[in-house]
Amino acid sequence: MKISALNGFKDILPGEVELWQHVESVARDIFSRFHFSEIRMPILEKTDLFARSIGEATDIVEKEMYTFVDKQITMRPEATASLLRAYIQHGLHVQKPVQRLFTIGPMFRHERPQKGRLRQFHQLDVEVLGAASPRVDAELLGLASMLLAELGVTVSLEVNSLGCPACRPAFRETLLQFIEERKEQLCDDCKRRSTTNPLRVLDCKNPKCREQVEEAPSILEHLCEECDTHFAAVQKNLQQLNVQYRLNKFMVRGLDYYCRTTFEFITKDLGSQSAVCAGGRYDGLVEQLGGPKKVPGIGFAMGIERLVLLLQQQEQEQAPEKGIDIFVVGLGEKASDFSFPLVHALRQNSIVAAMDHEGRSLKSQMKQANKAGAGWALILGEDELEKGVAMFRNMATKEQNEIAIVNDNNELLNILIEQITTG
RNA sequence: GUGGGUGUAGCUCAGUUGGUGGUAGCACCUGGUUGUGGCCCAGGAGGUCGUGGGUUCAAGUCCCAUCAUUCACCCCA
Repeated sequence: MKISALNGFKDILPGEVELWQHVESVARDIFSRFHFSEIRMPILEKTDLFARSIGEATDIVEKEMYTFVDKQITMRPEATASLLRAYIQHGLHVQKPVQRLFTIGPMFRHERPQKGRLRQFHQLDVEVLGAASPRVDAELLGLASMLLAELGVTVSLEVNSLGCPACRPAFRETLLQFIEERKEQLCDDCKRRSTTNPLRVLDCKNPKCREQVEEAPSILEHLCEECDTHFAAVQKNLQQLNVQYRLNKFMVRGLDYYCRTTFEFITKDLGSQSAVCAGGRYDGLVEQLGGPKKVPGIGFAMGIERLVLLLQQQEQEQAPEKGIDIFVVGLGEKASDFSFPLVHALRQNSIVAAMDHEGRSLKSQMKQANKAGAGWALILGEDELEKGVAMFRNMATKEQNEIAIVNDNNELLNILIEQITTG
C-alpha cells in the first residue's frame, strides 16, 4: 500500500518551491528595511498558552488544535501567542522598549481542507511590542501593503476599530439588543452566533443577514474618546503614506485578544477564502499572558499558501529555473574517473557543476546538459584522454575548442573557472 | 462537524447503449550510420481502471459500501 501525505498536508515540490523562496526573500528584504528582527519559536507549546490567548470559546481552541492530550502540549495554530510567550520569557522588553519582530513558519489547525486552507499552513508573522502610537498601526499597514505590492499581488485593504475594554462591552449590549429584535430574520448560524459571538453576526455571508445587518449600530460610532482619537490618527497616518484603504464597520476578528485597529487585505481570487493578510492591535495581551503591564502590541499574519496561489493565478512571470554553469561529459570509465574530482574542484570554486554517473551515451549526456540549462559542456572521451585534451563547448553558440590537459590538473581547472566566470 | 463533485500511466485526460485498457498529449528511456544538446521522426517502458462487495454470459462503464481527494458551509491567514 502506497503511503501518501496526510489530508491537508502538502509537499512543496521543486518548481513551486522557487515561488516560496521568492516570497520569503522579498519579505525578508522589506522586514529589514523596516528594521525588524527575526525570531524563531518552537512549534510545540503548552496547550494552556493558546487557550489563554486565542480564547477558550473560539473554534480554533475548541476543536481545531493538534493537541497531545496526555502531555498537554499543542502544535501552534498561530504565531502571536508563541511569540509573546518568548518575549515575556526572555524579558525582551528590558533589552529594548520597543521590539519589532517577525517570524516565518508552519502553523497547524485541524480544519477541513479547502482551497487556500490547509491543516499545515505557513505564515509570515510580524509583531511590534511596546509601541502604542497610531503611527505604528499605519507603519505596519504600510509595510504589509509594500510587501504585497512588491510581490505584485492585487488586493484591497479594509480597516476597522474594535474599541477597547472601556467601550466594547457597551457596544456589545447595543448590538445584542439590535440582534434580538431581528433574530427571526437571521440565519441559523447567526442565531447561534448571537449567543456565542455576537460581533460575528456582522460579517455573516448570508445575503439575508447582510440586509438585516445593514442598519446595525456601528462600532465606529460607539468608540470611547481614546479609541476614537487613536483610530482617527491611524487613518490620517495611512493617508500620509498614501496607503489605500476602505472602512469596513462590519469587519471583526476571530481571535479574542484583538482591540482597536483591525485590518484585512482581501481578494476575490481565492475562492471562499478572502483574507491574504490580517491582524490588529492587542494591547492587553502581554499582561494577560503574565508579562509586564501596559505593553501594547500590534501585528499581522500573511498566509504564504494564499500568496503563492495568487502569484500563480495572477500569472506573475515565472522565475526561470536557474541553469548550471557546466556539465562535464565523461565517456567511459577512465574519463568519468578523471571528471569526478574535477567536478568537485569546480564546486569548491563556486562553479555550479554536474556530471552523469550512469555511464550513458554522449548523446544522452548532452541532452542532460541541455536540460540542466548548462552554459558550458566539457567533453572527455577516450580520444581526448589519449591526446591529452578536453573539448570545451559553449552550449549557446555551439563553439567548441580543445583545452590541453597537462600533468597539472590545476591548469585545466583555472582555465575553466576563468572561461566560465568571464562568460 | 455538514453538504456536493471527482477517482483510468509520474502529470493532464479520452474511453460510445456494459463487449479485449488508450497509435492521446506532456514527461521518461533508446535509437535515427560507430562520439555532440534544443526541433523533428521511430521505437520502448510505464496500470491491481482508488478499494471491497453486488447485478450480469460479460463491469473502467450500472448498484451499494468504503477510502482518498476536491469545492463549499462552519471557522479562519
